[in-house]
Amino acid sequence: MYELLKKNIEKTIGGALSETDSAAFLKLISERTIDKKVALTEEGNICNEVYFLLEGAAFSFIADSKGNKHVLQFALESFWISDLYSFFSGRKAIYMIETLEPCKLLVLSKENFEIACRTIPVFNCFFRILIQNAYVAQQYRIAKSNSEEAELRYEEFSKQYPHFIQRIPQYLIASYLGIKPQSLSRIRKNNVKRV
Amino acid sequence: MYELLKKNIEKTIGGALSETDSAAFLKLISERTIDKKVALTEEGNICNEVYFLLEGAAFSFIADSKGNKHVLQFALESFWISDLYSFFSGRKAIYMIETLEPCKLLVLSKENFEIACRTIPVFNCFFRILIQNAYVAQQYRIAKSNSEEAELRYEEFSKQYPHFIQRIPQYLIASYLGIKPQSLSRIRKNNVKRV
DNA sequence: CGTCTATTTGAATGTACTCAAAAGCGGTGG
DNA sequence: CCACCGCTTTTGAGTACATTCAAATAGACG
Repeated sequence: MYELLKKNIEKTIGGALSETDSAAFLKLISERTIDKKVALTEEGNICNEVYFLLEGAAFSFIADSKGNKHVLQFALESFWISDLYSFFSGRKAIYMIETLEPCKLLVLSKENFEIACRTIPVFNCFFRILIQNAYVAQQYRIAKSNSEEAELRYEEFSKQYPHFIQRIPQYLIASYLGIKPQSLSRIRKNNVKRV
Repeated sequence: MYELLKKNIEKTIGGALSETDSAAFLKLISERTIDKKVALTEEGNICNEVYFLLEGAAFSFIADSKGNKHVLQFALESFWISDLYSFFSGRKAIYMIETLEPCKLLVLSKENFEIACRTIPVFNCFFRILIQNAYVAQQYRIAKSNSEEAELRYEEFSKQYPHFIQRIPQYLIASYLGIKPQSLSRIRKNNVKRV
């Protein structure tokens, strides 16, 4: 079993993962190695995989009517990432996922996801909690983006995800925060002065 | 069985609900009638109930450091509403829920939620889909709020939720959209002119 | 009717945006 | 190894949208 994955699961379910369950799940996932700047999913296709990052960095985004990209999620080692809209609904993907660095990742197909949920009770539980947490985190993000100014949002972001700041280009962080790269640059400039 | 609830469940799971399951679930929920402008949950308490609205209207919000309220969700008949952060994590509520009209609602306690998930498979499935959908909708909201201007967001909102426009005070809709009531008033004024 | 709350309107301000250009940085090929 | 190219970040100036502060109007409710 992948140590990183095991830790992630045990942390999420708040308990130990048995050897049996571990082995059963292992049969359902596969490993994949990908270059940087490669699209894991394409807009318009159906996304029927979820990914767990063992190494590297990736992000998901949506393109608006004017062709601008808007970042939804970043992922580093030990993060799950997918277009859950497409994955769950079976409809065409509206989000895209792209690698930022060369990645080693685990792939769980929708088919195997459903097998896991059905045949390994602890995984049914695991995925429910995973999405519950994601939901809650997202709600918090909405609340913040409606209440705080960009500067505060950036400060919070950099406190909460210091690793992101170091490995992810600034223009993508700006997009995640809902501002333009120029604006983020100015915010950073002001912060440095003040410190 | 409550007709509204039955429809909601069947629509969500995409199939019929058996009499047995229906009856089993019915035992786990209770009905409650509440006046308007009453808090269903209080910040700081633990929220261990989810609500299904049979009648009336309610909304959830979070208060920021300056005491401003920021709306997260509206609910009318046939909507589920709760502070899922607190409900799932068991930690103190950071959101509050308040009624806008006199409400008749169904209450599912956390205890009974877990019983339902454990003993009625279809409800395990139902709640998973419910939160999946909520997650996906939220993600879309984030993408929109980062990409579109307030005017467009309001237009989309009023198309998607025409009932909300009619029954929910404007200052709360403004808050949901992440703008001030004055700004929404001006946006509406411009729209009228243009039509 | 009077009070309280919500909405509208005006004027001044501020934050983030656009457009434009320069500087910085990394990778590639000569 | 350095020159060049493309991409990212920074900086400047002017603009646009939403905010703040303030006050007037409109609605709801007892």
